[in-house]
Amino acid sequence: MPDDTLSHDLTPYFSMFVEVGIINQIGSAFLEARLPKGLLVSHFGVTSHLSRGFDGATPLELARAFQVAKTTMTHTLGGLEKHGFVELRPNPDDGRSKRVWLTPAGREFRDDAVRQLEPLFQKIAERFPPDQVSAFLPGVSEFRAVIDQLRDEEK
Amino acid sequence: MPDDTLSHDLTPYFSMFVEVGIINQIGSAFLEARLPKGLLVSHFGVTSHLSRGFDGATPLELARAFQVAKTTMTHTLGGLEKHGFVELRPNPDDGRSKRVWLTPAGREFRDDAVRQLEPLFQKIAERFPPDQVSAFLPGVSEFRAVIDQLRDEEK
DNA sequence: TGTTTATAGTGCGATATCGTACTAAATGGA
DNA sequence: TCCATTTAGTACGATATCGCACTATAAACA
Repeated sequence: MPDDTLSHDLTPYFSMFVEVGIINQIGSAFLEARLPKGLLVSHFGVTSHLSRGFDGATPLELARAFQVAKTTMTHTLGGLEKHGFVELRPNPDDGRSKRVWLTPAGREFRDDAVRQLEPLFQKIAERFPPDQVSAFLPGVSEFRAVIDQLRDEEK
Repeated sequence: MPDDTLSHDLTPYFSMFVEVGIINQIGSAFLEARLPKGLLVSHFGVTSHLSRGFDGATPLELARAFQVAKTTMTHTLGGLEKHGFVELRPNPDDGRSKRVWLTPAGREFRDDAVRQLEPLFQKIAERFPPDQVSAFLPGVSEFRAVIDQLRDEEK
């Protein structure tokens, strides 16, 4: 009997998803409390993603990156546009599509938010140093990559 | 200069929260796709929590456990009650409060959902074995505990 | 004991997110 | 080239979540 037909103890997956759910809630609350009124984690997430080498991404690419419905991304981008943080221009490669570009104001919004978080992260660092996070981060990333792949396969 | 005044590289925290956000989205989608129509991750989360030794918790305790607003928990419990999955009874120890009790139907809903997830988790196990999750899970839990504590201290 | 303050739960309005359905453009095949 | 199918984005309605305000009860305390 080959290894991969052995039954596994699946409880670690349950525990992992539970922990992740709580960390996500806490992290979102931390961030949102430090954003200007009316701006949300989703807005920060998009500007941050664009600023990290994905400027000019399409709305659909952004929706996939964050694993949200494309209608949700339309809504989020609308908010960012209203604040002047992104510009949507036609996609020259595809008439159905658009490309999202970060404005200077958008970059500033993102950088400000990062700065606002730093004191909190310093506090975390006193109790849970960053290299301890670095120790398990590759594993967590790999896990994310695997389930990301599986999700795509589920169509 | 003592260690804890040294400046740290905080990027692992950012990366961690980003990964956690995506894992949470994917995990929620996985679960929700396997729940009966009209029932959500929040409903599963509460029944699962109750069944794991917290039966009789108060709504506020549940809101804190999941880090959601107490009005959100009121809403979630309303849905569970409508489906007959929980019962809310007065809290004999506190006239302002209630206690939430899982019904047999609620326990079955939870167990069914777990069963529906098993094939998927087996698939994950083929590509990312559970003991690899177990390897970093304690670190992740500890991280969660630390930020949980910090959140409480933020008032 | 009476009064002030804090806490548990809910009603309500605002909005973020999602699923469905639609339009327009691209793609693939006859 | 024409038509069927797929894909990108959006409009719309449903609902999950949140913040604020309110009521009832408990706790603190003069």
